Amino acid sequence: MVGGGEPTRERILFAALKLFSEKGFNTTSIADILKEAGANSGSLYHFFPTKQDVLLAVLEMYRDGIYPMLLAPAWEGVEDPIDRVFALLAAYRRMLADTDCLYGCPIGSIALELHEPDPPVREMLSVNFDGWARHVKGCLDQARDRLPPGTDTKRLAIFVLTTMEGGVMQSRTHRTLEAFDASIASLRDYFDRLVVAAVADAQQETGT
Amino acid sequence: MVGGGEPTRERILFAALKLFSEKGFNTTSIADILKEAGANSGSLYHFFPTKQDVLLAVLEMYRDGIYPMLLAPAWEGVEDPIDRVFALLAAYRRMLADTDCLYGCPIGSIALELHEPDPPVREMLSVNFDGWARHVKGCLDQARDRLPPGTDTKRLAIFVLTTMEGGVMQSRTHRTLEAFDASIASLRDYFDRLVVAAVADAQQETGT
DNA sequence: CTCCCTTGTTTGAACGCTCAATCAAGAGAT
DNA sequence: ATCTCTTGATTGAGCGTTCAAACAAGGGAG
Repeated sequence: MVGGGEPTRERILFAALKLFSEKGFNTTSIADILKEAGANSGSLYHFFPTKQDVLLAVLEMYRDGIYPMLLAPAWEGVEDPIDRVFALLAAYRRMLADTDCLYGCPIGSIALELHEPDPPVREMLSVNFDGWARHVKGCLDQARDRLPPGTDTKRLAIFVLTTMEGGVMQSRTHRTLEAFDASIASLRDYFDRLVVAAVADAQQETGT
Repeated sequence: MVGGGEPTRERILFAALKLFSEKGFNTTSIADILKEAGANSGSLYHFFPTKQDVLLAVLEMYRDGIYPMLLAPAWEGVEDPIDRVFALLAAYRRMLADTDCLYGCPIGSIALELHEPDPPVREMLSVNFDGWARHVKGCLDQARDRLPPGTDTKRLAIFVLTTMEGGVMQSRTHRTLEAFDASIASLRDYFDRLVVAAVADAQQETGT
């Protein structure tokens, strides 16, 4: 049960967010949400026309929460932009570790669960992925002078997201952090090589 | 049952494999499978005690089919072990492209759909991931002399799988190949840098 | 202060439908 | 005659959704 002080609509949304993350969308029944939120079906359908609209509202909430609830805490005390990228990945690692590799990224889970062409939901998932990648791209742009000249920071940001999602997927399946750690370590190695190459290029430009 | 078309059990398995890949496990009903396979519910339950056992059998079939149905065709005419890694990724790209980014890797889809602690199924998914990564590791081990000394090929193989799964996930969500291509391009760049570094190390060892 | 009417919210039983799973009966081959 | 496999109607639970009824709070009017 979620706290009873909050208005019903919010209680339902938080309950749904929690359950969708834990059990997925299809396997979470309306009854599950109602029990978790301490509400009745009529209340839910007073605020949301269908179950899908609950999902949409949850995704909106998640989109708006990326910065304040995820990035801000992960980046507290971390100034270096490249370190920030890996601090973000470390935050996901912590989530995995704290839940015995049960849940990693809710967006990823829901993304692969939706197979039907469900335009509004897919759109919302796209927006969530894009927001995440855009924040990472922001870091990379700040570190542009430490990356090889002409580095495609958008492409690299997508690659970071790819590494996170792929690593989470495998770690959840194996119920071990090994795959996630292996992926992040490889990504770190890649970044180290990019930074070294950038330095080498700079030296060459000014004449060794 | 001696001659004639495929036996019922196989028809059911192929139908289930197809539908699980297209629509996912939870959203595929027994009735869907029966219609696709042209069978009756009694027949299905004659061979498989529960729906979950159908899934397990499908995953077994998939595990056994990785080499003959995926790797062998992808590697035909490709001898270089590193090229083979990217030929495999190109095969997935083709699958995505041919289906308008609708389905990529069935294992990944099912892996994120299963949230409950479902030991036998998770075990089978683990085995599938491991088999895939082991084949990639085989390639990398063959190319060991072209990679930096001390390269952890298992870790790198996991990273390749991570890149594939993460890229597929995003491309399916955006219904665009961009994220997949961006991920593979980044991985390619990483490999190029590894190979260059290996050459540099070798030169240094023999004294430039 | 009291009465009525309105507006927004909550209640929980009920509905129609789909689902996974069952079962008794029968077909076909050996 | 036996064993394997098939048929398809049937079961009962659970699903998303609906609905009429109740409730709480407020604002004018008397």
